[in-house]
Amino acid sequence: MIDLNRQAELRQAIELLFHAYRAFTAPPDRILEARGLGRVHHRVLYFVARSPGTTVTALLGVLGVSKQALNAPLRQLVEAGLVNSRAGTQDKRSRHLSLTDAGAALEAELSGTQMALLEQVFTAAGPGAEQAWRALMGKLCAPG
Amino acid sequence: MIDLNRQAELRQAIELLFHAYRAFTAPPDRILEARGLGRVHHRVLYFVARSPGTTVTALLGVLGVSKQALNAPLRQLVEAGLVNSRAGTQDKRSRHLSLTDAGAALEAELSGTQMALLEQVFTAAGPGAEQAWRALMGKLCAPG
DNA sequence: TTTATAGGTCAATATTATTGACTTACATCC
DNA sequence: GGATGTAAGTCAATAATATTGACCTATAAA
Repeated sequence: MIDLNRQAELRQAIELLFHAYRAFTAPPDRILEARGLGRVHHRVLYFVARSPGTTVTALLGVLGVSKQALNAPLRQLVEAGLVNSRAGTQDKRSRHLSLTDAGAALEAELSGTQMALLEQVFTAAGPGAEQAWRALMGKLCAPG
Repeated sequence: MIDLNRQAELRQAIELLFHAYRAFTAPPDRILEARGLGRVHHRVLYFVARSPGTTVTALLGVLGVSKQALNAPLRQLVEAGLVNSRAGTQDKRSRHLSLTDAGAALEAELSGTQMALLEQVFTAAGPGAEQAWRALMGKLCAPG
């Protein structure tokens, strides 16, 4: 009896997480789609923003895709003037990736919608709830 | 200055949500992959479990895919003995979907890993934190 | 100078989705 | 009862996106 109730609560929590994540990813997806960009482009923008000067090989490792799969989206981003690809000074074989101003602006827009959403929700919930939420999500990442 | 700090906190929250969601979906993905099943199969199992007797058309609406895209995965699930597809008694054109015992067992296994993870995390965090988490995730689904 | 590495490309293939056109079976309406 | 509509399923063509494998250039390092 009690267990079934708890099970129902946990199922609700599953749905909550699913829908919250969808609501969270929908705004960036819409912005990207309007530019003809997809998830791969987003991930590239994201990682290059957080690791300016990173190389193509490093990006391949982080994204876990093949060189051929990365090539097309990355070229599109460079051609669209969103990402800089400069040969290295020490090792001229490597290409160092960074965001252009336009790329940084787009990345800020994408992250910005998500930060605004979180800020709104955190503000409504109060600082204690935010702390509890962070602790819980952290445990979810590294349970045990 | 203060704003930049807050921005960094919100960026952390973005990463937290991303990684928590990945940790949350990884175990079912592994179980499904071992059976040669993908996300579509999972979603079918999920919705059929929650709406036993639902029809193909209803499922198409919920999943938001084309009839042709659903056909192959659904047929695989039926052939694998995980989903029942019975003609309706009132309207014999329609097929009513439900899980077989094996299908229900698999669905329980998939949901079970997620419920166990949530229960573990909720228990560690305490009931107050769980309540705060639920409220916050609910607001994320329907902000405003 | 040989060998290894970073990046890039071409080709073939696989998966998974799409739309459109069509068929079968059945229901419903007049 | 006959026209029309609907549920399900299928065939074909197409598109997007991924894969592996082979190969190339340029450059670095042993």
